[in-house]
Amino acid sequence: MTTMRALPVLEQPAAEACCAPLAAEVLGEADAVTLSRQFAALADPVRLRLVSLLATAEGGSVCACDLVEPVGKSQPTVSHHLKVLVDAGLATSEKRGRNVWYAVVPAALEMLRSTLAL
Amino acid sequence: MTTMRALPVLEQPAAEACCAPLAAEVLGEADAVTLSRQFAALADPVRLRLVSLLATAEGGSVCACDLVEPVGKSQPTVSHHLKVLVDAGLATSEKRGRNVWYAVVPAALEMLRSTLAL
DNA sequence: TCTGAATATCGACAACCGTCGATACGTTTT
DNA sequence: AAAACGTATCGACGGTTGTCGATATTCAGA
Repeated sequence: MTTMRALPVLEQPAAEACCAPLAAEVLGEADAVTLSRQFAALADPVRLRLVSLLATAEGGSVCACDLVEPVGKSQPTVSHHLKVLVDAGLATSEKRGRNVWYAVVPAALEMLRSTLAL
Repeated sequence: MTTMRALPVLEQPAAEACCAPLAAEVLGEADAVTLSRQFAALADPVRLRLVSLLATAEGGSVCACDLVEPVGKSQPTVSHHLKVLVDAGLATSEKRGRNVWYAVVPAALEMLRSTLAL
């Protein structure tokens, strides 16, 4: 019997549509907080490299075990950064066997991208 | 006697071209640091609103005196955030009379935007 | 030259963040 | 059942960041 997984997948706190381009109208207080959280997730060299590793991966997803060495940090640290990315809605995680596979959320990056439009 | 100031204007550290899209190739260590600094400048609600205020301004630039009230923080705090934006290369400052006018650097935002391309 | 206004800097404080080693948890393999 | 593996969590430490009040600095106008 294959282990039924009808996971609620742990709330999807982010990935909301958020806001218009910064140049379109003055950003409201609430939207500013939401947006800043997403940018904060990208405001670290390790996380940027992780996103890049995920984004360039064949098949779109990468085992966490293949992320520790290229990033050059300890396993707990990498795990921490991956969690930050997932919490920010920029990445997703899926458990396969005893590994966890991570992938970027293209829509989230695209959304961030749109806010920087002039 | 007026105290001579022939300041070197404090280096212009940022605004460099930096890097290819995150999805194009794996981001190098050095580029990751550079990029993360720019995103860090956007990783604060107050600074995002400042950028938005600058970007939506008629004429493209705004007097610092007109930024304090809309942002709802103290004058020193706003001054601090503006400095962060300038240091990151996302904004410029120009002194006119006894005021200082700030403006966004479109090329910098556009560059950041390009790194998020899929 | 003095006064007032606009901006930046300083010093301090609390909160947050990145990092690691140790450890706990869950899964596969033997 | 036990051992081994992959991942997440915990606790701690040092460094950074946002914020403010007080103060310094620069300039315009009287």
